[in-house]
Amino acid sequence: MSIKFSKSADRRSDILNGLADHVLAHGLIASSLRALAKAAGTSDRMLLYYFKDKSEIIAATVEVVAARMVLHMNDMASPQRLPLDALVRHLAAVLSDPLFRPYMRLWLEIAGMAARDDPFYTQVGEVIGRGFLTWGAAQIAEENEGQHIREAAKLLIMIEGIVFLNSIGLNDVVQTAIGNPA
Amino acid sequence: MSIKFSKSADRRSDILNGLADHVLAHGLIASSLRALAKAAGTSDRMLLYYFKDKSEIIAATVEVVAARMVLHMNDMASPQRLPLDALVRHLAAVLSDPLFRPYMRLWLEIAGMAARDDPFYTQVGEVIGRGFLTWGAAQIAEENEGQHIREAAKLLIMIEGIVFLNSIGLNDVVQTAIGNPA
DNA sequence: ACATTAATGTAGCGAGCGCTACAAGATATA
DNA sequence: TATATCTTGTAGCGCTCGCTACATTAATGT
Repeated sequence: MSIKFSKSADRRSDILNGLADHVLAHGLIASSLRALAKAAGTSDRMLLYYFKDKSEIIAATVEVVAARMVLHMNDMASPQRLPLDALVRHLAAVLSDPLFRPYMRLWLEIAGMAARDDPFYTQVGEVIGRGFLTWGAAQIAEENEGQHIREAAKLLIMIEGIVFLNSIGLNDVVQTAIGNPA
Repeated sequence: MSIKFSKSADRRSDILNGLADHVLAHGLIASSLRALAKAAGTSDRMLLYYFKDKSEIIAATVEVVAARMVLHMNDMASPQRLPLDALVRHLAAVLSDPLFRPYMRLWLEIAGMAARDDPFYTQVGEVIGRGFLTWGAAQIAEENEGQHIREAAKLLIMIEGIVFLNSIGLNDVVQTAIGNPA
């Protein structure tokens, strides 16, 4: 008569996966407790049973999303280190892949909330951003150490700029900038 | 008849200036009708008397903000055209000026809303972004035309990337990338 | 078997949201 | 002065929000 549910820790992580799906698909602004609960197949009441309050729900969900993205990024790392220009082109192509679009949209949404001085999102943004920086640095072919650090920083700037422009519909500008040299 | 019309037009533009102040200071998310009305020294009731609905209020306000920023940008244009690298450094410094921070925060907030497929903010973002592109192109010293277009696009990418990183607290990364060469 | 705790449903509170109905003062026009 | 129109205040509607109180059922330990 009763459906057999997983144990509570499993249940919680099942819920979190549903929350991550929803947030990736619909964004934070569409993530009321009631909407999240429905996406996770539970009730708002139960979300607040498993989590202290909404900010804890969002924090845990963003963590899950970030973990997923790390997996995807490792999947798509180029087999060998590339010079900066080639790497930018490679990453620009990858980030416009449908698989990554939801992450990029969420990423921009987080940055937007960090932009007004929301301390929570500022910190989330900084942690993820520095993760990108480290990951990117490992992809760049450059011997000189000082120059290597500088190029990693430039890479991050350009990647974030590309994400930004794509989100406001200026994909053509991105192509103009990084398309194959004439 | 035209007299009373222009009086109410003045009142409307007074209100719009107050709205622009508020939106720049506190962002769109803190801009409920009641909060906006208070900032403009009127009531929510009157806002909906002068404007059809909230989206019209926001559209008109963003227009005012954009017009103000154009003025500031013209003030701060460098006296002569610069090569790309120098221009990026110049603009990065200018955009972190306290005068421009509110614009950049709002700009990122708009991009964040465009990132989920909000058609209104996507269009606002595209118009403003292309304005930036044109403005930036006029600042770049580069003879070859094809190269000039490409450099303008690169400039826009880097500027938006810098705005992005600044907003999530990665100012140091920006400095690493564009600081004076060692 | 019984007691305890864990898990979940139901219902709703208080606040804020965009927006509107209604009436009344202010002003212009006849 | 009388009337019509422009402008504004008061009040509140219907909704969603995060969150909670209370009750009940399911599982577990003794």
